[in-house]
Amino acid sequence: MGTEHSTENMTPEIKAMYEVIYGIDGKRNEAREIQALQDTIYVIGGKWKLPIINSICNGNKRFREIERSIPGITTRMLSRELREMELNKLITRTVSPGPPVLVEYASTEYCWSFGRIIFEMIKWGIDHREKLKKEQIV
Amino acid sequence: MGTEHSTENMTPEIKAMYEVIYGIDGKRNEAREIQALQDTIYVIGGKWKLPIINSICNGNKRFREIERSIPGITTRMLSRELREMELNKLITRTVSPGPPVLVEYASTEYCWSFGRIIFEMIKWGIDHREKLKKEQIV
DNA sequence: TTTACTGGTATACTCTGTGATACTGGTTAC
DNA sequence: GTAACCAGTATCACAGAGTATACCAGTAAA
Repeated sequence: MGTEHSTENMTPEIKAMYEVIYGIDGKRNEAREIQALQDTIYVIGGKWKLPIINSICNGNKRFREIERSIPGITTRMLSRELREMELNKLITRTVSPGPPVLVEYASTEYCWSFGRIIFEMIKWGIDHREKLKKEQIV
Repeated sequence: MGTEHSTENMTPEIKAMYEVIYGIDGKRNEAREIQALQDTIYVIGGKWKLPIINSICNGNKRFREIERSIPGITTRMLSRELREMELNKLITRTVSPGPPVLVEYASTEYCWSFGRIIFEMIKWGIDHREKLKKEQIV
């Protein structure tokens, strides 16, 4: 094993994707890829960050609104994650002094950089369910 | 909030992506999207599954080979995850009776279905590092 | 003979992400 | 007046993800 990938077992589709990163003749670097992957997992790891990002990017602004849009999340987890994501500049939190006091969350540009990852994961999830459904019929 | 998304704050690029799922005039369904996202997170959640999939899909076959390719993983975690992934048909495990006994892991077709997700995450990680580097210079 | 490789297992431990439940202070609707 | 909404906080508790370290049987090279 070296640091270069074999491309023999890659589908043409996947092969074409990696040319985006490396160029057509660019050699892939396994160590760098694994590190990038681990970086990303570190940032968006856990059960809730991506669902929350998706919810806010889709226009949900209010705490309870976001909470209701994500099945299974508790107020505690949502509160914690929102605070952390605000620190990391993923979202903004705006309080308009009432009464009644209103809090609004909004996505930053940085937050949108996860759009493609989220999209691919949604797509995988939908395909996965359809696959299971078909297998049950057969 | 309804079940339909506002598309006003989507970039044209992201908008175009979702047409892949819904068709040009198809209405998006937030609940379904969140569920799909949570399904996917459930399957590939944790620190190690995606790095392992990536390693095997890149042609690493031997236990120690995979282990060395993933910084920070322990034999115990790798062993556990490999067993689970074999049960879930993500990989195959072939023992060729020696001596010496050789074990080879290989990716299944199902395993490759995560290719796009992994690619987008690698891309995000690389972009992220470059962004940090630039900010340090400035 | 010693070292180092292979493919793991065993044991013990930490730790934190996550869950369950309750509660607060204020506002608004019935 | 009481019920329900808002935006959370406080406490307690736990499973299980993940870590650390040692160890095993077998093979092979120096």
